[in-house]
This record gives sequence, structure tokens and C-alpha cells, in this order.
Amino acid sequence: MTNKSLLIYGASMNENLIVNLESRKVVTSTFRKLSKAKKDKIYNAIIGAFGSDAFARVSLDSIADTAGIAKGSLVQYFTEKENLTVFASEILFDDFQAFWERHFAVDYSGRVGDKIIKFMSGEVRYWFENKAEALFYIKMTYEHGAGFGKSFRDGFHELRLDHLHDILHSGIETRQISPNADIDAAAELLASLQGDVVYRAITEEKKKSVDFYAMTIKRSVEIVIAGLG
Amino acid sequence: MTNKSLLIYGASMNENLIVNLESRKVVTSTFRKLSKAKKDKIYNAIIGAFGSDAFARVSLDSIADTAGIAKGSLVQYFTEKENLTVFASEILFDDFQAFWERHFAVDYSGRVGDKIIKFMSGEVRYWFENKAEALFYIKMTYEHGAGFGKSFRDGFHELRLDHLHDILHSGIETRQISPNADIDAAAELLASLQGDVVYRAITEEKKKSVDFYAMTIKRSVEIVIAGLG
Amino acid sequence: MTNKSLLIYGASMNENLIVNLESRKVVTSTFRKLSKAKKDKIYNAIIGAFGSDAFARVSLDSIADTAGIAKGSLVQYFTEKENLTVFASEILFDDFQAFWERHFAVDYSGRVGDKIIKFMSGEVRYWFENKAEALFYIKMTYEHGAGFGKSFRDGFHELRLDHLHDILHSGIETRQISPNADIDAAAELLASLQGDVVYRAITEEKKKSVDFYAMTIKRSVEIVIAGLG
Amino acid sequence: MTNKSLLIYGASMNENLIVNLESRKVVTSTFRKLSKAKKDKIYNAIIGAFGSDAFARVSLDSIADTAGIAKGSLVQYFTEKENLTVFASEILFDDFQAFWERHFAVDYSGRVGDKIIKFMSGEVRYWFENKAEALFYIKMTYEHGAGFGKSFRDGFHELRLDHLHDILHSGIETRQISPNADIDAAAELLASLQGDVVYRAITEEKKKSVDFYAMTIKRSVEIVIAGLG
DNA sequence: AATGAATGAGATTTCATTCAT
DNA sequence: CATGAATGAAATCTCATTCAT
Repeated sequence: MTNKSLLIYGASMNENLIVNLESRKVVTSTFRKLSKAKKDKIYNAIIGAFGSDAFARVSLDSIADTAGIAKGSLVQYFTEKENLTVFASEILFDDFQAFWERHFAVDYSGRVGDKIIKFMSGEVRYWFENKAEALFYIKMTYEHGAGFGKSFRDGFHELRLDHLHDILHSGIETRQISPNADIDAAAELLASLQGDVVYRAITEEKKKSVDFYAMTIKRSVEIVIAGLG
Repeated sequence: MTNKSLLIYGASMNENLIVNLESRKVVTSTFRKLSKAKKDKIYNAIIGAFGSDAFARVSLDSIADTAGIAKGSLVQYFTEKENLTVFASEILFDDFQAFWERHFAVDYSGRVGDKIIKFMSGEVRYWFENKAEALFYIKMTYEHGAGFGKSFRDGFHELRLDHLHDILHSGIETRQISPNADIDAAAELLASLQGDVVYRAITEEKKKSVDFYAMTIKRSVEIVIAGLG
Repeated sequence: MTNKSLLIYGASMNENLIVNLESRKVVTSTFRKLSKAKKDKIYNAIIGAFGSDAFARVSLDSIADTAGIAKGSLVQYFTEKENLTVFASEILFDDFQAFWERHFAVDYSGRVGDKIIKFMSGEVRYWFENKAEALFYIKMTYEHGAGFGKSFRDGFHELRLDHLHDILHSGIETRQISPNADIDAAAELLASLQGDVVYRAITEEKKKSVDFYAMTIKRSVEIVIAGLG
Repeated sequence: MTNKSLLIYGASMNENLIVNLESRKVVTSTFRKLSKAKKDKIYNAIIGAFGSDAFARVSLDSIADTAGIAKGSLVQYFTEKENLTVFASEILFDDFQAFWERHFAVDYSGRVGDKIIKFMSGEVRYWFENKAEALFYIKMTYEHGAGFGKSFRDGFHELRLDHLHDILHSGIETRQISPNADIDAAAELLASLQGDVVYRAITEEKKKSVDFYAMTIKRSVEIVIAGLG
């Protein structure tokens, strides 16, 4: 992650993704043709609603109200309720990936531990600055045990795991980490930590600062790096 | 964990806890006076139902059916639907604690790393052998974001954290771990790992063996212990 | 048919049939246990509603209103809308059969033509005296092309065909009809006539008297009997 | 019916009739001005849709799809949904009449019975060769009990009745039928038979051949002719 | 003239909760 | 105390009709 602050919040509403969602019948062509502003409003209404309550307790009425459209339109755009969450999850994940690509290119200079700390706290900061998305992310990740939410959770896990693995691997190449070190296990361990820290950062009632979580991360990472000696 | 197999599954239905729940109006006195067998049947029906579906989609009818009682009785015992989950969560947590006390007394001999590994895989095994409870645990932990489920999750987290801290502390006393080591951070790191491993062990579709998860744990713990050198 | 006037109108609500319907999940046990008066009220509300409008345009609300019960109760009794019509059709058919058995025992004395005329106008009179049932009968018979209505229609057709055949056969035995006569064709012809006359008697806007239809029948029957000479 | 095969299927879309329908506000002038090909496509979409399902369950969307036009256009052509069926019924009836006039001119030579049989099986064949129209005919005839469908049904009944009467009357003139014979009753009887045979031919699930129905007709007609002595 | 987006009334169905027996 | 009948609020989803472009 660079020093630049995070520039992008909210949905970028990747047009190619919308086309893909249309082909999978998650959204209709009517929705695709809507103005970006309207699509954003709907996306935000969905994120807000499902982030604050359980799936079955979120009503189309409330989302339509928030988005300033008629309930009938909502149905016309998404055909059925479940598609609302599929749509928003995909956009959210896509946005997250875009953020990722801008900020987490692996570079091969510097201390491995610092890179990991920057990377992990970078994600925490992302969720801090996109709170509604963060709550929605939690709901989607955990609400459905082994259903749709599982693959969503796995998507984030993979992303973290791969990246941590790459950084650790670069540490072997720069001889900061022993060539015999079990970097697979270390990546898993750090990914678990990151998932948990993100979860806590989002759900903790007495909100702590990003720096608090960054410190938690730092202390754990130091131990792991030392352990890989 | 000793070599003894896990002896207790299902609800032990701690009578003191029931009294406490009655005072908090979670259950009624009518329920308290039920036979243990009936209370068990009801507990199991609740665990099974809420473990398999989202809160709002579980109907009192189906629970009453499974428990072999009338829906009206269910209402008479618990007054309102939400109390069903509060009741079952508390019993579950209490059972878990009882299991804990029997199996995880900290002893001060032996390798610290081994103790941690035994402890962590012991919990994984517990959930493996109490699948219905495991699924219920997951639902309660995550479904309600920052609501009731949060305190439930925190209960388990505290338990793990304290115990890991104790083991690590004993490691300092036996000079296996440096007195300057950041054992608070290590305990947090390991608790995160454990929460994540348990989650995966329960929700993974292609079920792996307890040994698989034990190995994952072992590899991570070795790194941490080395890091605390 | 004897000279006695028709004594039974409305649903007799055969208890065995209700039990059978319960086993086929057309009605619930809750419905079965209702008082006869309440069951009758519901039956009449159903007959009246579906007799006056197309299936999809009949609302549960209106039926519940007419029957003086809550919509929710209606659902509790029948589970789904289609069962309302299945239930009422079966009761109606059962009632009709009961009427039949009381009035149309084949006797072997007298003119064959007279027996047929009595039989056919007897049915017309039945529908005249059970108008709501008559309209419902028409709707069920014709609305669903080849679906459920088909078997309903076939039930009535069979009943008529068999009976006409029996009468004609008795005519051969009493030598009023030639042993070579094509009584199968004649029975079909008369059953068609009867279906049509009943349809017209029920749907004709300017209602004519039973006697008008009896005369229509008589004139046709005379031709057929003469043709079988 | 002559030996010529049936030449006309589908809508001939009589221009005068369209003008008449426009004056009755069943269709708009916009519709009238459409190309014949487009009008045909719309007619066929309507016939197909309402022939396969109950009125209330047929959606304008599906018809517009099938016809390859926009839903908005459909509304612009017919103003409201019910007009779709009125329009198609009138066209269908008009087509049927045109077929009639080509094939059922009464000629005064030959056996009366044969003429009736030819006439009746001719109609059965017509519906066999226009299945979509046949199903639509059934729906329109019966779905609305005493509403619009009644006059539609009556139209066909009149047509049959008049024609049968003419044939029978010609039988008196050629002295094949007694001058005292009750040909009014015979015509009614045969019209009933025909309505019923047509209904069965269209709705019977295990489709039988035209010849099967022709035989049924023949056997009945022989009885009637014999009866008219 | 043609289109299809927007709307909202109305339908069935679910189900927690109340309450009479 | 146990039961389950009764209720009606609330939800999703359908779709004729309106209307702006």
C-alpha cells in the first residue's frame, strides 16, 4: 500500500460486472440501463439494509423507500429478493479487489514484517472508511453457514492468503526468512488473524481507532516473523 | 487434554443455570419444573432447528413437532421466540465450560507448545463430536452481528484467551519462553487462529478429519512458540 | 325417481369423505374437527365464490368474509387455495351421488322412455334446486380444460352413461327395445344431451322452468326410443 | 362438406370485421393500420396464450414476447386486456363461419343421414386441424359461465342448430323423413351431441383419430334418423 | 407510433402470539 | 398445565395500466 490515502469509497459499479450479472439473471436489463446515480442509490440502500438486519427481516419496502423508488421497480430490477444480496456482494467484492490492486502490489524491498503490517492494517482501514460495506460484508460472510456466504468468505480468504504467501515468499528471496520456514502455515495463521481482526474492528461496539488494530497486528506479526527466523 | 475420551455430550441442563434463566425471564417456572428428559428433548429440538436455518425462518411449529410438544406449550415455557435461542445458547455455553473444566486444567509440566496444541485440537474434537451444537454455535456467534450473538462470541473468545494466556505464562515460569516475550499478543494471535479453525472445521463442506486440523494447528503453534523464543 | 320432492339440499358433509380428504392433505385435521355448522358455512362460501368468478379472481379474503372467519383460518384449514376447490368439488360430487342413490334406482317396470325422461329431468330439477352448487359445478367442469376439472366432468359423465345404459338394457329385457339396437351409442347420445341440457338450464340467462327442459328432453328421448325400435 | 381438403387455417383477418371492432373500441385505429403479417402474429400469440391458461394467469408480457412486440404496443392496440380475447374470439368465429360457408352448403341430394354425418365430422376435423384455435374456443366457450363466453357459445350453437335443421328439413322434402317428425327436437339433440363430441375431441388426453369420432357420430345419427322414420 | 420503465394495488402465504377449553 | 384453534400483520411477488421518451 502506498502512502496515498484511500481515494475510492462506495460502488464503482463496474459495467462489465453488471453485464455478467445480467447474463446470470441476477439483475435485469432494465436495471443495467439505469443511470449510475440511480444504481448507486440502490446499491447503497441494499448494503445499508442487509448490513443492519438478518436477511429474512429486511423488507423490500424499506429498501425501496431508502432508494426512493417503488417496490415494484425493485422487483423489476432483481426479479427476486435473494438477487439483491448477490448483486451487492459481487459489486462489493469487485470494489474491494479494485482497491486491492491499487494498494497492495507486492514490492520486494523493505522489511517483510512491515509489508505484512501495512497490508493488514490497510484492509482494516478500508473497512473503517466504508462502514456500511463492512457491516454488509460481515452479514454475507457469516449469515448463511455453508451457502452463498461461504463462497463469499472464501473469496476474501483466498485473496489474503495468496497475498500473504507472496510477501512471505519474497522474504525468503531477500533472505529475511529462512528457506526452511513453513510459510504456508504462517500465511494461514496470519490470514486467520486478519479475518478475526477485521471482524472485531467492524463489530466491536466501543470503536477503537485504526491505530489500535494496527498495533495489535504489529505485535502479532513480529512474533510470527521472529518464529520464521 | 488427557487420553480419556470425551464423556459428556448433549445438555447436562445445569439446574442452577435454569433457575438463573427463570429469574431473567428467559424461561418460566413451568419450564423449570419439567422432567429432565423433556427439557433435553426441547433443548435438542432448538439446537437442531436454529443450527440449520436462519432465525426468522425457524418456526415454532417445527420445533414443537420435533420436541413432541404443542406449540402452545413452547410459548408457555419461553414466552417469546427469541428466548429459545437465549436459553439454548446459555445451556450450550455452560456445557462447553463444564467440558473445559474437566479437560483443560493447566498443568505446569511438559512442553508449552504441546499443551497449546492439545488444548486447541481438544476444542476442535469437541465440536466434531457435538455437530448439532457446533452448527448452533456458529449461527449464534455470527448471525446477529453486534447483537446478542456478540456477547456469545465474546464468551468463547475470553475463555480461549484466558486459557492460552495461562499456558503461555506457565511457559515463562518454566523458562521455555523468554520473560520479555509478548505473551498477550501471542494469546490474541492464537485465539484468532482457534476461532478460525473451529469455524472452518464446522462449516467446511468436504469434512476433513480432526487430525487434519490438529496438524494445521501444530504447524502454526510451532511458529509462534519459536517466535516467543 | 319417486314422486317425493327432493329432500336434501346443501352439503351433507360426509364424515368419511372428510377423513379421506384429510389423508390426501386437501384439508387439515383442524378443519375436520370443526362443527358441522361451521364446515357448512365454509363450504357454502366456497361454492358461492368460485361459482361466480374465475378461479384466479376469487380472493381468500372474500371467502373468509362470507364465511365469517379470518383469512388465516382458511389457510390453516386448507393449506393452499387450490384445495378449496378440490374440497368443495368432492363434497358436491358426493352429495350428488347420494341424491342419485336415493332417487334413481333402476326399476324394471314401466316404459323405458318414461324412465329416461324422469331420470334426466330429475337431474335438471336437482340443479334448479341447488343453484349455487350448479354454478360451481359448471365452473369446475369447464374452467380447467384438461386438468382437475376434466376428472370432475368425467365423474358426472360416467354416472349418467352407466345409468342410461342400465335403463336401456332393461328395455331390451322387457322387449321394448330390439335386442340388436345399438344401446351403447344411444347411451352416449343421451348423456351428451343431458350434459348439454344441464349446462343450458344452469347458464341460460332468462331462466326457463324445469318443465320447459323436461319437455325438451321428452321430445328428444321419444326420437331415440323410436330409433331403437 | 366437399371432398376438397380444408384450405384455410389461421386468421384470414377479415378487414371489415376489424373496422367493426374498431368502431366498438375493441381495437384501435393504430391496430387496424398494422400490416397483415403483424396482425396475424398478434392474433396467434393471443390464441396460443389464452388457449393454454386461464384468463387471469395470462400476462400481457408473455403475449408481447410471443408476438415480438412491446407490451406498450399491445396496450396501444387493444386498450385493455379483455379486448384481446374479444378481438380473437371474433376473428376466430369469423374464420369458422368462412370455413362453414365454403364447406357446408346444403345440397338436396343424397341421404339425409350421410349429410349430417359429413357435416358433423367436418367440424371435428376442422378443430383437429386448428388445434390452437380449438383450445382457445374451449376456453372462451366455458371459462366465463354466463358472461362474454355465453354469447360466443351461443353463436356456435345457433350455427349448428340452423344447419342441422335445414338438412333435416330437406329430408322431409325428399320424403326420407316423415312430415310429422319432430325435426326441431332432433336438431337440438344433434346439436347437443355435436357440442359434446367437439368438446371431447379437443380435451381428451389420449387423442383419438378423427375417424373414431366420426364413427361415434355415425352410430348416433343412425338412431336419430331411424327415430324420425 | 413504438417502446419499455415505473408504479402500486392486490394476491397468497407464513407464522408469532393470544387465548379459550 | 397442556393444547391447538384463531387471528391478522407482514412479507414477497405478479402484473395491468400509465406515461415519458
